[in-house]
Amino acid sequence: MASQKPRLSRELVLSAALELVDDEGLDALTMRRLGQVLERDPMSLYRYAENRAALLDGVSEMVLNELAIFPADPDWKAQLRRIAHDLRLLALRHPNVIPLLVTRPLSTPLGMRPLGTVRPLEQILALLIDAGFAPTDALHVYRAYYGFLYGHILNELQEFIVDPEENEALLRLGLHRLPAKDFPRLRALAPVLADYDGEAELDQGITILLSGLEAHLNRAVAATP
Amino acid sequence: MASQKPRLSRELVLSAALELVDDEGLDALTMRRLGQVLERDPMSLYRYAENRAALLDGVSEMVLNELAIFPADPDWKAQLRRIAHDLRLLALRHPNVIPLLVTRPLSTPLGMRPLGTVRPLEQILALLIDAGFAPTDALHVYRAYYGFLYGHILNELQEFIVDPEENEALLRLGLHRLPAKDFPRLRALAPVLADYDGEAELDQGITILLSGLEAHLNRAVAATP
DNA sequence: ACATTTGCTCTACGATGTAGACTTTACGCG
DNA sequence: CGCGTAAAGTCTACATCGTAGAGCAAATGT
Repeated sequence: MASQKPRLSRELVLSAALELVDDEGLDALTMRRLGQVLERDPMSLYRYAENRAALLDGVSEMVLNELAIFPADPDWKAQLRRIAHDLRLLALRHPNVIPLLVTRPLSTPLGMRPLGTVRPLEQILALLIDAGFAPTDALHVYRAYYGFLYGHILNELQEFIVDPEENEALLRLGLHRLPAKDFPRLRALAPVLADYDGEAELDQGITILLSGLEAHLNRAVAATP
Repeated sequence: MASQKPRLSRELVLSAALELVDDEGLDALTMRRLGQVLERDPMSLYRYAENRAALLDGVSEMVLNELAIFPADPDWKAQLRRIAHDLRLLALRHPNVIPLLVTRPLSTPLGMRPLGTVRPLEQILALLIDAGFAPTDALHVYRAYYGFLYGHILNELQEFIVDPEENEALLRLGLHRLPAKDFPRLRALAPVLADYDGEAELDQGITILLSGLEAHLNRAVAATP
């Protein structure tokens, strides 16, 4: 017990919160529990986050900050591909935070979100606009890209919730509970479901998406000589 | 006050719950509040849902049941397109339920989800397999399709959270709060952000996706004569 | 050395989910 | 009809949660 209460700070609070969420899930993040982890009175936390909701926002912001984006990269396709893989890894590293990432924007207007969660949007717009997309098109491209990415991540995370101890596919996914009569195809696909390769699937999807987008770009450039 | 306490039932409870969520958001759905709406003691609800989590599951199941799927339709592309638009409308009708739809599967193994929420998966697999896709490919197609769909819905819902009274784009989205220095492109795109046409965007995306998938199908069929 | 800001704690309150024992109502069968 | 059993609904109670408000302690500026 060397630590003699080393003065709190926003970063300290948030990273303790993140650790708690990573280790024990979202529900474990209560003011009291977090206070206990930091060996402080729960009330002290309110210096660093207005309320619990703000704390959650802080956690998602902190996680999103792990994502590096280089808007100046001239090779926008490579950059988008790399970001996609990075975001995927980030999701696998912090699966319990994903619900926050996906859910909180639904109840917060763009302009009121923590800046850190809006920055990726701005940076990707910059990347695309610098690459030659008209601003409006850049926005459409961003939407297609992020939509696909988030969709993929949600898909993939749904398959890693059960402990990997169990390696019978039917059991691991709990598929044996489904009435065989009503869900024949699903049950038949158990083995395929079980060895889902998220990375490969993401990469293929990105390839298709990027080639589609590039075609779009070339068409646009050709139209405005 | 004609209603003389007409005997509870699961459907009654769930639809009251759904109404509450639609009208006042997820947080308004507490056992006590729901009991009050139904003019019953909160404890009576436990006859029809094991706990609050199960009640949430029931609500998402009920919402997903509004989605009609015809797995026997020979025109699988038309069917997938229609489902996509239907799901979008469903999301706009029940925006407060979407967090549930997206989030709960992340903490529930496939086989333990309410049957109603797994059925769409089974039915779309049926649709695709009957259309000629190999089961494994059907699964991949499903993932691409649903991933895209959910991604789009999340994207679109993020832009309807503010009251449509306000029609200055900068204000409506709260963009004026973003430092102009750090978010130039985003702010410049305010008007474009403001008149986002979700239906058109979805339809274009679906078109692209479907043509890609069809190409895939033709290739596969050609390979196995 | 003192005043003032800042960090932190204590106490308290209302709201929530739900366990367990109870009462009331509905229903089948003689 | 009546009566016993099961189902539906209620009551009370408790642990836990977020957070308001008043106060105490430590750091900081002058």
